[in-house]
Amino acid sequence: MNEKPKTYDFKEREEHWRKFWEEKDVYRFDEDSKKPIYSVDTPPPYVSAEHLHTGHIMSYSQAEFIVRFKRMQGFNVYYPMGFDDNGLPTERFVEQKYEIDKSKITRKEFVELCLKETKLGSQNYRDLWRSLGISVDWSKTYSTINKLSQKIAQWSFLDLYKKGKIYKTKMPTLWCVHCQTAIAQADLEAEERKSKLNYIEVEVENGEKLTFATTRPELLPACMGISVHPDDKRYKRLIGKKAKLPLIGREVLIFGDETVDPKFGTGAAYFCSYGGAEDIEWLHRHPEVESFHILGPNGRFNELGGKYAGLKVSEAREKILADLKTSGALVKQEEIENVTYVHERCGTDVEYISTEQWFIKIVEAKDEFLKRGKELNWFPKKMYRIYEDWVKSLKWDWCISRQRYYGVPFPVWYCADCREIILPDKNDLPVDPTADKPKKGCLKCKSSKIKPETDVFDTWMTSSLTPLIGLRLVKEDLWEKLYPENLRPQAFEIIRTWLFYTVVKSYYHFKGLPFKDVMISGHGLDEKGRKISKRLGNYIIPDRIIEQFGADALRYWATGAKLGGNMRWNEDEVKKGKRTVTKLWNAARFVFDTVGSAIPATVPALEEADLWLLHNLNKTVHEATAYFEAYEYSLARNEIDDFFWKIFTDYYIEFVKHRVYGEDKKSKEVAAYTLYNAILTLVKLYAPIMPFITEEIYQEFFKERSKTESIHLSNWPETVKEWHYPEKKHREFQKVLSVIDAVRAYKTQNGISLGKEIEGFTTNKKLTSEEKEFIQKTQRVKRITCAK
RNA sequence: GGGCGCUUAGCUCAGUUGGCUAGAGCGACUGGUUUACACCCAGUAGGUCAUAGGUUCGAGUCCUAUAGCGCCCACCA
Repeated sequence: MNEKPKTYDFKEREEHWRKFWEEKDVYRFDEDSKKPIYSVDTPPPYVSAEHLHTGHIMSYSQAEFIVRFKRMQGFNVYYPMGFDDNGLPTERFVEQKYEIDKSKITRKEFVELCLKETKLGSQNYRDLWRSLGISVDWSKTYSTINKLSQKIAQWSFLDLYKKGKIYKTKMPTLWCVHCQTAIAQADLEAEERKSKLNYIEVEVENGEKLTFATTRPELLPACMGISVHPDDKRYKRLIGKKAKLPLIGREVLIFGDETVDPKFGTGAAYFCSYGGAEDIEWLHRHPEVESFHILGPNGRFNELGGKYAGLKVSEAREKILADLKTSGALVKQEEIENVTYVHERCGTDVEYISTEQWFIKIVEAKDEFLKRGKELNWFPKKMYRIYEDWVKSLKWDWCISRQRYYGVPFPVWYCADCREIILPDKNDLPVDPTADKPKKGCLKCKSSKIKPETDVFDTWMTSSLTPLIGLRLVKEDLWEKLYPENLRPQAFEIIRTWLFYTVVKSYYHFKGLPFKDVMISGHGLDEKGRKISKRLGNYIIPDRIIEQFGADALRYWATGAKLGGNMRWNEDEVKKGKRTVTKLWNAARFVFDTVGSAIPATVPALEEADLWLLHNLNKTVHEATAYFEAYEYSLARNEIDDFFWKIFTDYYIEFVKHRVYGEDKKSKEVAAYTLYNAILTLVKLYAPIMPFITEEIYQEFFKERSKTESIHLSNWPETVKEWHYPEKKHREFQKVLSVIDAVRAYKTQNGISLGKEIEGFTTNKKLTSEEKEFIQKTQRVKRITCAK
């Protein structure tokens, strides 16, 4: 036997096992295996270096507990890793980091910076996942900007275009004036704000005055008309008449419109191009109104804004309100709470600007998406509600074009002469239309004058294809087996984006589901229960924690919240994890130092205490397995902890010490059998949660008797028939335990060390002579007496 | 405005189909060098399970209202 180290140096040992797993390729997906496959659609994290915090640790660990469990259950686990690096999040990150002035940098230079940051960022993640012990197959990685992802995203575009699910049109769309791009409904965030409701008076052609109320007075120059409810007695007679706008002087018509709520404000509303969705709808209902737009893509009023041209929205608001006040048209202002939509990436107020964009039809198929969503297995179940609410509230088709640089380009050219759309052959993908030329010119007019589409895809256009991208990393005959995938783990905030869009794609491309089970994790919160955010600066740096307590300890913390629940940061829980690591190590060492060479190969005749222990072990295995199956890793951990701390170490190890150090060879052998199996099973049960210490113990003590290279490739424990202990006997043993507790309490309360032998102890429980003997030996009491 | 969730010991949280004399860890206090472990062990104190009703032989657990907190959703300009 080689000499065993006295203490477990987690820093040195964890690094040792990281290297070991890499060298032995323990987590490699075996493409030739006959075992059943378990595939995971791993969330590709956004690459931006400052972002890593304990929230990420929590959600990735939680998914990984399940993955490791499945691997030990005998599945051929496919667990790739992606990095989401294209799109706005990265652009914003780069802009901020380098304080970029977009007018002073070329598109090419900018993209190069993005690529550089992307590389740095993904390396950061990689390092963190590695130190955490995330068991992905690192030979199966992708990034959402790489060639493969571009190819699949562009293929998706072509396929959906062919199927009539994609269209291009000019219409008012959600627009971010800061990022200067169109965005999608899913990119919106609602913000409740206090603002002012402004009452503005106009002059009607018959000489009457009419007052309407608005929160967006700055759009006055773009007012297209005023509406009142057609049955509103106060205003009925004004319908069809003209009103003169203050400051502007232009005349607009007064309409009857049932959507106007007579109870809000004055019961009269003005409609502009565009203050919001209701304005757009209003204009749809009134095609006779010739609309024009005063807001440019940069968020400033254009020349149609008259004297307000060149002003930003907020500046114009102030100016116009001041002018209205001076002119007397602003008759009243009142405080109001309303909801404003901002772009979730930058917090800028969203505007509606009429531009030409590409869309995927999603509104028309809401019912289908609801049905598909219901077919998924949601863990926890209630998360389906978020999906359902979202799909039901869909109002706009998915705008997939972004007027940005760093993204997957549209595989589209236009004929400069006849404006026909020219698409590449799918075998030529990926293409960059700004650099590549279509093989043939325009098929319609034969012109060879070509203009490229310069927009790039919304980042979700690519991310929604991760199940497809993932399977392309393995050989082709496995593709069918990997789709749909078994598991999609993800956070709840991106149900409306990542999850929903993936379902959309899968349905439109294949009429199927992209995965079977969905595992939704909650938020990581700071120790005060607040969301972790840049603004609060309340990040906990995972590297520091791993350095200080070890990866196992940090992972242990991640078991603390039930699936889907938010979890506070709590360093005490990490410490508890570390204590568990130490305790496991010591318990294992005890077993092997004392009985390591005395373990019988077959099941011996078990004594009462052994049966009691093994029976409890059976129960623990049974329950922990069921919990893991149900994605309830936290309840599984509770079960395992209880068994380990309370039953195994606090009682059983104390029970067998006299046997282990005693002369009775037979009895020692039976104890050895029990201890060996208990430790081996425990270590396996803990393996998904704490892969390092369990590997250490496995390699140190069990490797010789086992053929598998790593504990993580060994079999998940099962219950053992021979360990069954009738419930009645189990109850009798509880009686013995209660006497033991009484002895312990007696000693403690009298300041006597538990190790010191006492002369006698009297109990009112009835005990057999074997039971008495057991208590006497294990608790160091010379004589137990039963009171009448 | 609609929906969902939470409210259990000083703190962080378990409590699965109603049976608990309500649990754990941390913290507090007391005692202890048990031939694994002081990163430990034993013990003590501490809760009318947010509030008010109801169903039931029995409710932390089910129902109804109320309050506080959190989240998701929502075009009332």
